[in-house]
Amino acid sequence: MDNNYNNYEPIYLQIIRRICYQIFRGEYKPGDKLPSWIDAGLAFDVNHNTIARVYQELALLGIIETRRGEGSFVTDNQSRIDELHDNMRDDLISTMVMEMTQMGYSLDDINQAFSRYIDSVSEVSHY
Amino acid sequence: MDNNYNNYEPIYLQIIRRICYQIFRGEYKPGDKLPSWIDAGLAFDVNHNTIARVYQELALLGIIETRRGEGSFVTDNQSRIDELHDNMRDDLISTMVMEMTQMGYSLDDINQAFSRYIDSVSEVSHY
Amino acid sequence: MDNNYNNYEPIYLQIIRRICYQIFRGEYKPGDKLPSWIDAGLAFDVNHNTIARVYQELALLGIIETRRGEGSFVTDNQSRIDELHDNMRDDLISTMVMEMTQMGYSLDDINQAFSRYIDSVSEVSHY
Amino acid sequence: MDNNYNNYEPIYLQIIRRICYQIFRGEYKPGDKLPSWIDAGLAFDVNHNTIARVYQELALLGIIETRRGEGSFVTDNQSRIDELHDNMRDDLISTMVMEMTQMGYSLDDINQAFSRYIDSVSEVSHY
DNA sequence: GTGGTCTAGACCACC
DNA sequence: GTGGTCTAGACCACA
Repeated sequence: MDNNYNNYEPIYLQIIRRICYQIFRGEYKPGDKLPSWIDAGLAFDVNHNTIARVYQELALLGIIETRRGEGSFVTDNQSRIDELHDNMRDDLISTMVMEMTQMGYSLDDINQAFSRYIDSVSEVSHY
Repeated sequence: MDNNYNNYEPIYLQIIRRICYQIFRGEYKPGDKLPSWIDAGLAFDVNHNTIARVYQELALLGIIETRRGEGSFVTDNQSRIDELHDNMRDDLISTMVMEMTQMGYSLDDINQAFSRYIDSVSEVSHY
Repeated sequence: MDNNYNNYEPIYLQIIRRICYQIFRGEYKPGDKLPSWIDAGLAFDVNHNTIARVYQELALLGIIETRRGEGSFVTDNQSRIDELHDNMRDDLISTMVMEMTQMGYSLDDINQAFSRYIDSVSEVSHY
Repeated sequence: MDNNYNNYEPIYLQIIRRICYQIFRGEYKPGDKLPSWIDAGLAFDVNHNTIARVYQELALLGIIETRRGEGSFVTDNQSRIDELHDNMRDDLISTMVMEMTQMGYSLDDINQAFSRYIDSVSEVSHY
């Protein structure tokens, strides 16, 4: 696992996002048990208390459930996962568009810049 | 001016971005004098020391110049402004795409989601 | 049976209360045999060791008796049951009043709020 | 300040309630600055990190606002305070009634027991 | 000086 | 062995 953390954002938020993404990508499926605090701490190279906070917030988001003495588990509620997935996606897009609008770009400008970027990335991935 | 600051990002960074955007949008033109620390502090509803830090970082970015005893001025170097403008735009797009990729979306998915969003926003703005 | 447990209180305490209430309500009568650890574990959807602890504490309260090799039985001592019943009732009331007092409510306030609540519930139950 | 903590409930929850009650009682008024982590830690006789958690949850409840580098303040939103006050009061009452119902008491029984309790307390306070 | 994060380590309750 | 709380102390970013 790649444990390079961005300095401008608290580590626990970065870990939260990573775990969400793992769930979104299906690496953890509904009902799966997550690693214990200790194990996750080792895997993410942080103190177990940091994991405690991460799991607490993930439980608050409703994407995991935590059962005393048993462990933490991905929620069985697939629709909650999908909802979060969609929300995060939409947030990313709308935030980007909003920022670019405030920068002075028109929707057309944004569209073009985005298409150019997608094209350039697609090309690369063809090799 | 809307002075609601996001809690998860240092205020000074948020102000830096706002001022950059004002310059990008042409509200401040090359050579224009920026408000004093005091005035900007009032306008942004923050301590003037925070503005001091903001101006310092903006100077470091090369988008403003601070002259002792005179004040702070938008750089005359339009190409530097354009360069920053482009960098910020590209960062926004590439960050968004990278995040969505990690969420498990393919380039196609991203493209579609983006198009849908642009369409929905365009519609609204027609009324 | 409704097996949703409150996260802020140990499950075994919640089960203890439920079983006490069943006895108070007469669903289990003095002398009745309680389900085995295994069966109760299935019914309450918890590990049978948790039931073991529950029965142990209930025995300590004197509301059940556990006889090795035979099982657990509701006490024959009806007055002990009544005593517990009264104690729990009084605890509930006095705790509530104490908390509300600390919130700044006078006895009159509490009385009114309580009456309003009882009235609103009574109305509903008439339909 | 009385710093006897109940063993059956996490200290931070007990402190949360105490501070809420102080606000409800008007000891802290809207806009008032709360003590710093350090000072509150000394006052409540706990580590400052425990206070950090307390303030975080109070902020989440919307009853206080926390400003980086400045401090924590009681919300200006009096209606939010009132709302919480009412909710907590109603929760106390409805929980009590619900529990007593599950114990097998009728609404009438509850009403009588409550009246008796109020009467006994009122008498005492007359001396 | 304030809030915010993180660590290291301890102890406990629960399962 | 797991989650949950708490401590003590450190460092940083912010105002």
